[in-house]
Amino acid sequence: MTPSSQGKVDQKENINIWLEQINDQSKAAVSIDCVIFGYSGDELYVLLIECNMPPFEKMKSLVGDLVRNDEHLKEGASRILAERTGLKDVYMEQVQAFGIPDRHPLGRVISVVYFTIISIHNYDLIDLDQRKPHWIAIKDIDKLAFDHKKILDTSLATLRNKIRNYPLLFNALPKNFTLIQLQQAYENILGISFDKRNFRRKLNGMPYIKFTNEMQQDVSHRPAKLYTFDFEMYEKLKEQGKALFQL
Amino acid sequence: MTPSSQGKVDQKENINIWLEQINDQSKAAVSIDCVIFGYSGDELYVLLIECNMPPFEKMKSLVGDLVRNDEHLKEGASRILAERTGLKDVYMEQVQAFGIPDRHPLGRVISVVYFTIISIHNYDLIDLDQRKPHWIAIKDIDKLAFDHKKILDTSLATLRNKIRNYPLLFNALPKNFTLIQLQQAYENILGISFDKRNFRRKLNGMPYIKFTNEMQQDVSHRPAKLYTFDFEMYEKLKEQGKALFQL
DNA sequence: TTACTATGTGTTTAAATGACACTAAGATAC
DNA sequence: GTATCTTAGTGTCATTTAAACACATAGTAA
Repeated sequence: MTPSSQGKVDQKENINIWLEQINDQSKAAVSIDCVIFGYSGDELYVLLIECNMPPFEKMKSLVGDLVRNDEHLKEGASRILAERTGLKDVYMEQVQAFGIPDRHPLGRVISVVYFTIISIHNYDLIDLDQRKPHWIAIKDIDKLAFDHKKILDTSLATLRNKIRNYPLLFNALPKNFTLIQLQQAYENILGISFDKRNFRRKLNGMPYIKFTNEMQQDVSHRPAKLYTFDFEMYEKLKEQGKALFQL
Repeated sequence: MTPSSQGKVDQKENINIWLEQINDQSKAAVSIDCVIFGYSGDELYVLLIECNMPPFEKMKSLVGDLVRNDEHLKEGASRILAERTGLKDVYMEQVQAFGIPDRHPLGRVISVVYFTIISIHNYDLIDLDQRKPHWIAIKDIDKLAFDHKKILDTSLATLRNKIRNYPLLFNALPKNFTLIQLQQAYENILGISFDKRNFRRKLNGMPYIKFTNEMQQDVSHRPAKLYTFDFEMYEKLKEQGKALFQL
């Protein structure tokens, strides 16, 4: 019997029902899964680990673990990512919670999913718990443990949506980048192509994308200009309602 | 000790750790909160109930309850909404999960939040469990029980974002509506105003917004044309990538 | 028939977008 | 040192979209 099917109950009784429920049937394990997209300069990857739980022993899974009782979900995501892969200081955003009842073989586990995108060159993976964290190209993934393929698909849609409206992708590029690197990153991740001149016209119109006065080095052709994204300036303009990033 | 701090463990041991954890410290109560926005024709409301849990006895809260062990989150949202308010057949979408550790006085409760917007005239509220469900104007809310004010604010941002990109708001209008009703709904909810002629030009350009051949009745002035939103046509065009709803 | 009230309509200007092809700068090979 | 190779970088025109703006219209009520 649930509190909501009780009819009129006095307050103390109601709380007792709550307490009983919280201690009993309505408790669920809560896990966090991190969908860490990695960009290499020409392809989109996602960070996976080996799954060691039947019946998924030979499959790969997202980076996840149970959340602790006393931690914020976002902090849990950071902790779990660090414990399993050595990645630190990675800013993640929540995608959503996934909770179909049979998604986990050991019982009900509700998963709260966080995602981000980083450059695979800026971070070293450390196998802290023998789960072999590694980057796998998105295009090579067709099955994952649990419902992680569905989680990945949803997160990828979220990623694609976000990078068109927020300057998220700059975290996945070198600090100084060329406009062609930037264009290709968008093209590779969105799966569409942009007109070079129109793309550059739009980006050059954004004051927070700044030429660094430096040029590409060690290339056997005309070196490209290096630009950088001024996050501070962007945030300031955005507060004033004067910066709308759109691609 | 968590699985991730174990170092090399064999598979069976690993699973035992998981089982132990799932049965012990890492279980949390999971609740669902429904943010049901209601539009009256001139103002935005949200559906609240009386909170009967200390220390929030005299405050109002969102419509929520604990999720059951065997139900999908979305189905749980529908069940809880129906049990507490009598509302049925209300399509909701997930906002996100909220999980700061001290958000609930009885211990850790992670809340998965769903939202929608409906017309307050299309539904009758039934007080099935003495929690007095009722509509409160958004502008009159400054405090709510638990962290529900924060949840409401986040959900309102999600609502405002969604209605500009998806035809969600038509669910909150009469089946047949005038363009002025539609424009005012957008203005009231977004808090901005649109130019009447530009707004109508844009809406008239959407083939799935159809004139019904009917006119407003019983008004003491020139009657307005009644339009309807053809969801079927919209979905069909959208599949073909040929319908982008944007306001 | 006059007044009242909310509905409905078009044009002009500016800004953003889309399409499109050649020159420029440096490295390398001869 | 000249020619060749490779990728970087640039401008214009046509089209579409957005913004600004004021008066005639259809019905009701006096």
